[in-house]
Amino acid sequence: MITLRQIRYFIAVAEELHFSRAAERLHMAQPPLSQQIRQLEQLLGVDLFQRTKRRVQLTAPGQAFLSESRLLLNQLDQAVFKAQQASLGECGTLTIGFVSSASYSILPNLLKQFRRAYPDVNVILRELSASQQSEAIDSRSIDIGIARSVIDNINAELATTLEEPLIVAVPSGHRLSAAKTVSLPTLAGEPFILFPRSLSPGLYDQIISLCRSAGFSPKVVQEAIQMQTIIGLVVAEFGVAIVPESLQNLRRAGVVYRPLRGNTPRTKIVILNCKGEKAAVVKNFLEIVEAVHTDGRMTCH
Amino acid sequence: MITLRQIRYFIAVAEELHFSRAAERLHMAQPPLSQQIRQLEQLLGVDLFQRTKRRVQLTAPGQAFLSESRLLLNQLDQAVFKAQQASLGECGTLTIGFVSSASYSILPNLLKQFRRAYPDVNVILRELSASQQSEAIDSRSIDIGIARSVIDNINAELATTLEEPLIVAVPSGHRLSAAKTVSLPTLAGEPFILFPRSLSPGLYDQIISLCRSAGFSPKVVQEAIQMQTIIGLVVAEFGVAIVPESLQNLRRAGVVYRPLRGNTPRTKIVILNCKGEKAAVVKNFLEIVEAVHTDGRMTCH
DNA sequence: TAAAAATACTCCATAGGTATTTTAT
DNA sequence: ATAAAATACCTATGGAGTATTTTTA
Repeated sequence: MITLRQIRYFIAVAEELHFSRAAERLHMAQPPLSQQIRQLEQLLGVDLFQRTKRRVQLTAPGQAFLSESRLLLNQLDQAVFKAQQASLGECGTLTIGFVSSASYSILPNLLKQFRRAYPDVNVILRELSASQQSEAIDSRSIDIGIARSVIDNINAELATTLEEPLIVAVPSGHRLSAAKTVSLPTLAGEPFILFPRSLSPGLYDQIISLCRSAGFSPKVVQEAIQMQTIIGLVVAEFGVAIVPESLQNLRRAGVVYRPLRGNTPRTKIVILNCKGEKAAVVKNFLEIVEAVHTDGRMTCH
Repeated sequence: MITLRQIRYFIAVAEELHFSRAAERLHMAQPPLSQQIRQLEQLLGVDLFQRTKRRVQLTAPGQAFLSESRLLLNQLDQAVFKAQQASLGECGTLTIGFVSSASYSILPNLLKQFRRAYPDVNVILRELSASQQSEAIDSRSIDIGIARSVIDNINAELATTLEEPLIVAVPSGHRLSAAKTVSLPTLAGEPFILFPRSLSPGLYDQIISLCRSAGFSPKVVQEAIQMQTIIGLVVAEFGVAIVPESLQNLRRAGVVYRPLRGNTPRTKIVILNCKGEKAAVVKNFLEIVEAVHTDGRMTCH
């Protein structure tokens, strides 16, 4: 069986065209070098050198083998380099699942920062509900999840990255759009548009209990699974919606956003990843999350 | 130092994702396989496998290393293949020196046959005089020479490949062009165009002695180093020329070729190559020469 | 508890060293 | 006669085997 050592020895002899000098360069004695080359020639079934007239010369097959051997060593270096780069998280693939509301808040900035730091990582994005993300973490079909509910999954590790106030989205002509802020009790009797609870239990339950504590039960007239749809329904005057503050980034004619008055409840975005995960790409992404998080706080204060 | 064995072992484990099964496939025990993989991981400074939860999985760097390792083994196969192909003379380079007159006789057919048999060999052609070819053989700057003189060179090996009669080239309007054949004595007094003796002593001396034996000494009016030029001078009515029969392939208005009458002298084309040469490309070329030679004889009869 | 990988050790194949011979100039 | 490669022989590293322990589901 051919060995890399034989290849390295061969290249040395081919470059020196002198067994003794090549042996010196390889920090070894000449006889074992001759042996290894002979062995290589036998394995190939081909004479690589012409050992005549007091000088060593490459044969035609020797020349062919030399150039291919150089490519071989390059390929080896390449293999080592790629593995090490991957272990630093400098290349490879990162699959991220996210709830639609995240794409109006933290996701764009996160992706921007991550892409800047690790341009060679291939990022795959999948819009998934919180529960789908939980399953996807279990089956390893995503590396990172971005959701709003605190998911109960023994395989997952959670980290809160963004807290933001809830605000109200009302149609432009609505009576509440006149006020600068909205108090919760004034929403009693208003038709509400919500996520289906199954898709986002965290946010759903938070809004319901919020209304309860203000002394009423919200009248849910419509459910929608995408943030765009919810806002679309508000524009169509189906009702009002309580949404994360970052939804203001989704500007649209026919809808206005108003802060809630008083002790405003906050919603959290959580990042989940597989417990005990040690892939460097994931670690690197979590570091970026952390950096953006503290950075975001700083700019808030 | 990384070894090819470690690479092969790694691929087996990466494909089986099971050390014991991989060991079985490699016809070896499991412990040394584990050791070799560990060693490889240490050399790379990278974890290739995740040995947790009762099952072995590739890490991200492991995946990167796997695909690069496959390329590495491909490259090894390629190197072996190229060397063996070269040893069969199926690829590589063949440099041929030839005298200009050869390009009207045997050379085109030789090249055609050789190209057909060995399409991957890169043929380099150099027009050289016989003496230049002799030097080029010494310095190994050509592999094959094609000349008309029997060159005295201890480093070279000679083989005659083509004998052809000499004929006379005369201007179209010339008195001799009327006859179907030309007898040598009728050329006495005619102005002659010849190669310089220095470039082609074989042919030169042959023509001179031919005239002597016919009872006259040729009156050389012009020397020219290329066959085209000689014929051009005949067209320009500078004189007549005695040339190899194959020159008839160089048809041109203003010149006619006439056979010599009687016991026609013949000129030889010799192939020369470096004595003791054992490069397969050269051997293969000489085989083609031999084949074309015997073939040519057969078609003559 | 069972299955699989890691560890501990032993052995031997072979890479590499030293001394010498052969070969070619 | 000399320089360089090949040959002969010896040593020792390290790869592979057997037996055993550790680990996890």
